[in-house]
Amino acid sequence: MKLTERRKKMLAFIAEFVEENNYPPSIRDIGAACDISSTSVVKYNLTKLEQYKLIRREKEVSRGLSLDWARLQEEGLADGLAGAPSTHQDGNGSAFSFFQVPVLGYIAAGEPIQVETTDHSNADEWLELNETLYRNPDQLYALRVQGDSMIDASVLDGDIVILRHQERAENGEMVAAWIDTQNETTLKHFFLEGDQVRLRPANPSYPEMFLPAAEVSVKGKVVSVIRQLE
Amino acid sequence: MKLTERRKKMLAFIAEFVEENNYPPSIRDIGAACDISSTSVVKYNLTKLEQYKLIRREKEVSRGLSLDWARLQEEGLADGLAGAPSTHQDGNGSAFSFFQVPVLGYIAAGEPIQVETTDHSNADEWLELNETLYRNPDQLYALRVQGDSMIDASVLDGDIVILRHQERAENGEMVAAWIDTQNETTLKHFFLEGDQVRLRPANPSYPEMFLPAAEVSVKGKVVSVIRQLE
DNA sequence: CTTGACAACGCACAGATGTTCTTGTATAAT
DNA sequence: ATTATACAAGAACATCTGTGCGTTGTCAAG
Repeated sequence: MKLTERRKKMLAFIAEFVEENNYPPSIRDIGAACDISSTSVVKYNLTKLEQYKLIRREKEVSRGLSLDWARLQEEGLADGLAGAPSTHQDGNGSAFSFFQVPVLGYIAAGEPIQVETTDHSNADEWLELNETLYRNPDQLYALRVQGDSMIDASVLDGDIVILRHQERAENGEMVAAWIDTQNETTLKHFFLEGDQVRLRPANPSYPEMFLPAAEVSVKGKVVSVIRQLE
Repeated sequence: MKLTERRKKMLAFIAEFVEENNYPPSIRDIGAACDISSTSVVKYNLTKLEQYKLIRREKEVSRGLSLDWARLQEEGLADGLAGAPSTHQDGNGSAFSFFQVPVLGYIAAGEPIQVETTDHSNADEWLELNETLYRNPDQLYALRVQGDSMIDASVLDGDIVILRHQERAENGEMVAAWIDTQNETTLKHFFLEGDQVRLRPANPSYPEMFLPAAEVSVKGKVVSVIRQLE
């Protein structure tokens, strides 16, 4: 969208003002900041900006205006503005640059343990991550690794693995696999071989598991490993 | 903090109104919502709330008020309120639950490379992390690992290591060590043995380094390892 | 040149909004 | 009983603030 210098300046000022004061500027505030002597000129341009749907305005309400960050970002106008959310924001224009991932519990890297990965309600802990690192954060969840069966893949006991929820996996990927007959989820390398699934630990002292494909369902793929050393 | 029902209701309404409209309510808005017929009563209670530092108010500015989420959370009053930030916020009430750590560049896990860990200005990249995981975030920085000399410590080529800046290290800790004579920083296990420092890689195919303690300075200790698999 | 759309200006006005003053009630302390 | 304090109400006031309208300047199209 093409915007006059003046209107850009107005947007910038509004953003800055809200960032600074937590409430929107009045028409005269804007005028003073943008070297517009007449209130009506401010109103005129505000109306334009509202027509472009870059701002919202409540008639006859003092300071009744707000920026529409979603639109501003669509139009690539959010960059220079103060307090611009990096990617997301809630309905109010408040900036949220992080998201939360539920830590659902422990996952076996030795013996399988029971984990229900689809139920986020009983998450006892939440990890906050940044979306510059991850896409589709709503599909993510985290598990604490228990056991050392993935040690050769450099996943240690106590590490946190972040998984993307998905039902299918490529051969060789590290996945959380639900084993039907045992009511358990385990962390293994995944290989589909005909109608058999091979779940391979990354530690020679643990055995591989061969199971009918029907008895194994992939609960998610490991997309990240985080280790805290202190 | 003990608060009358009326004032709680006012806080709740202000939060809800801001959540809804993106601009604060007027005194009369509040009065209507909280069944207060007189504007002065609203003002009276607002003044009280301001004295408790639960809200901020700009004199003689219409709708010039905002909630102080930090205080509200301190007092345990943020719970029922609309749009409450999950954990932290900056001075303006915007929610920020993360902080940024500079990614200063690459660190050798094979051959040492030059890194100046104290200069944050030339960071080419920033990682955003959450402080529930880390303390003293201002002392943190990150490096991308290059090489596989720490592979036995489960630190792989391409991993990001997060370090806490410190000059001293305990024996056995994984540190970024600056080698004076070579103008280089490297990632190794640290051992002080008399007046000699032993820098041990975690890969048998790389040699240990023995250096006079005077020639080695610790630039930071690894506190976390992050690996992205996709 | 004229015309019309657009941008900009200044001013006056009305409605929106915070402030102040006076009054009244209830409760607790003196 | 008296006083002090917190809470509440209503009305009058001052000012903040958005709106409307007439005017001017620019610029491209007719």
